[in-house]
Amino acid sequence: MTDKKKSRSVPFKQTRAHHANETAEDYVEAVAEIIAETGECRVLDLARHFSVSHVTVSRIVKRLKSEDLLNSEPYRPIKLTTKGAKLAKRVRQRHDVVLDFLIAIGVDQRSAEIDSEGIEHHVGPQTLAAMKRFLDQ
Amino acid sequence: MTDKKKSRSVPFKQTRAHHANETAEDYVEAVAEIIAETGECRVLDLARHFSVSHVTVSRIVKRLKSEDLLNSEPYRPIKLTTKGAKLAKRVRQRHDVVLDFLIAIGVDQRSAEIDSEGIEHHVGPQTLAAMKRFLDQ
DNA sequence: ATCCAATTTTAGCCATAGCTACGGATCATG
DNA sequence: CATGATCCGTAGCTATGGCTAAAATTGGAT
Repeated sequence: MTDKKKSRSVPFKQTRAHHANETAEDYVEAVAEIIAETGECRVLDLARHFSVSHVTVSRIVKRLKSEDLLNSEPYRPIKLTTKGAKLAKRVRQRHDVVLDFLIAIGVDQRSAEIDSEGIEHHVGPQTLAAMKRFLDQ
Repeated sequence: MTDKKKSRSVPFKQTRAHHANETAEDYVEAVAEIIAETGECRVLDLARHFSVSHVTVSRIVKRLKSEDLLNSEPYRPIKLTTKGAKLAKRVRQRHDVVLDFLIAIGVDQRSAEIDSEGIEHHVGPQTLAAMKRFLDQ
C-alpha cells in the first residue's frame, strides 16, 4: 500500500527494549494479583505463576527493583512501589478491556484468555480506545 | 475470575521460544515482501527494513537457514524455502486480517499499522476467525 | 587486470531470560 | 534452641538479539 518497505523510521519493534517492557508489565500485574489474592507475593509464587524457575524470577525481580517498580528485602515478600502499582493498575485495566473485547467479538473464553495475554502489550492508546468504544454498545 | 493464579499449565508465554517464533515470522514476511517488490532480498534490505544493523540480520538469517525457512549462499541474495514461503503466506494473510480489523473498529491507519505488527503474532486461530467474521459483515 | 566501494561475514562485546547445581537464610516444630 | 524443610540467592551455563570493529567477498570501473 503506502510504503511497506522503506525506512520505517518510527514503528518497527526494537525488540529488545520492547520485551523488557512486556516482562515488567507482566510482573507488576502478577505481583498485584497475587498480593490481592493471598496477601503477599513471594518469588516462588511468581515462579509458579509464570511456570519458570525461581532463579529466573529472582533475577527479574532484581532488575525491576533497580527500575523502581518493585521493592523487597532479601528473603522477604515482594511489594509494588508507587510507580509499580500505577503501572499494574494501567496494565490490569488494559488487560481486562482486551479480554472482554475478544469475548465480545465471539472468541471463546479459553482462547481469549490466552491471546489477550500476548496481545495486551501491543495495544496502544488508539486501539484501546476503539475497543472500549466497541464494548460501550 | 476463574483461576488467574494457579498453575497455568498450558498458556503462559515461555517468552524465549515465543520470541524466536516472532522473529522468524517477521523475517519470512519481510523477505517475501522485499522479493515481491524488488526482485531480490539482501541482508542490507532487511537491515533497513527492521532498522537494525546488518550484523544482526546476518546472524538471524543464519539461524533461519538452520531452521529451513530461508536459503542463501554466502554473499548471495536471500530466498525463502518452501516451508518459509508457506509460513510467509500464512503470516501475511493473518497480518492483513489484523490490520483491516483494527481499521474496521475505528483505529486510525497509522496506529493500526503499528499495533498490528505486534498484535499479529498473538492472534490464534479462534481470534483470527472472529476477526474474519467481523470483517464479513 | 586491478583496485575501490559496497556488501556480507566473523569476532567479540552487552543485556535479557531460560536452566541446574549449590549454598545460605528463615521459620516451624519438636 | 536445634534441626530439617522450605525458600531464596549466587555461580555459571545456553540461546536470542542488539551493537562495533575488522576481515572477506563481490562486482563494477578504470
